[in-house]
Amino acid sequence: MSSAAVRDELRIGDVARAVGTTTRTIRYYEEIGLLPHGEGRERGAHRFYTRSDVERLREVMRLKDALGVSLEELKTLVEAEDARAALRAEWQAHPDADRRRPILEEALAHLDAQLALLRTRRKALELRELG
Amino acid sequence: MSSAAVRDELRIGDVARAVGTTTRTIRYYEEIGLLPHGEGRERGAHRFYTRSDVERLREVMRLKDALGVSLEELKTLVEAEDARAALRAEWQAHPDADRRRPILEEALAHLDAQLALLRTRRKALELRELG
DNA sequence: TTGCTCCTCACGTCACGTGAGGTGGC
DNA sequence: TTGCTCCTCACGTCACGTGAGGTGGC
Repeated sequence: MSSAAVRDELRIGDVARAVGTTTRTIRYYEEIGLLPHGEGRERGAHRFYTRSDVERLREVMRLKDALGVSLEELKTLVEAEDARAALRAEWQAHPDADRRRPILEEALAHLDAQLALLRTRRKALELRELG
Repeated sequence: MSSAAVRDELRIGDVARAVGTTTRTIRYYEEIGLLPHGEGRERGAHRFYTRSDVERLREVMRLKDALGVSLEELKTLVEAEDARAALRAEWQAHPDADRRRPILEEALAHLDAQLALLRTRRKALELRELG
């Protein structure tokens, strides 16, 4: 067993095979900012991934297929999702109502943005359905 | 009511709206030979369509979405389908077994080609599913 | 006549595919 | 050392989108 496998560090080819796509697609998603850039990787060095990276990519691709959304829209959707997760953590860390209120408001703003995008998308899908 | 409507001659915009696509897409499909070129249309003249053209386009788009196949593959699939329909008509016109045999053999060849493509396609879909 | 839809180039775009040429870890 | 997978350009491709500039039918 390789040391990479021991450290649960998958290589790009492993990830591609695991989610049923190509290495090019994964690099492209990283390039446009849909996947994280792998902080601190030296130029030319190999990319490494964890199992949770695989889960995340799988989820991203599932969303893409289900919604038929562009990668740019998908990106804003995923970013809003991440922002909400961060706010949720912050919320947990602050039991006092005064500090919770602004956190809640920001989270709701993200939700609104997501819902707006999804509503637009649903309308488009309904139009095709009726067509 | 327009004279075109009276003659059941739809214009490209009507067709696009009816099937939920754009005029550009319809022209593109014609360009690559996925839709017929409208025999005898003068250069620069308007394209006209019938309701059966709309049905055909709708079916083509349904197949494309369902199979997730490239337009080139879709084209061969549709062409084989048309060839089989023509052979079916020929079969009906010839009740004698001697003339029917070669017709049947040709039709089966088309079917084989279609099935081969669909099997390849299914394997690809299964791989994604397992991924 | 005014609008609208249509026409044909032709270049742009999105989401990757596909080599070329080279480096790095089992 | 040999293979395999990885890396970065960078150009190609597929399926259209998007003007530009012009013509044609209610």
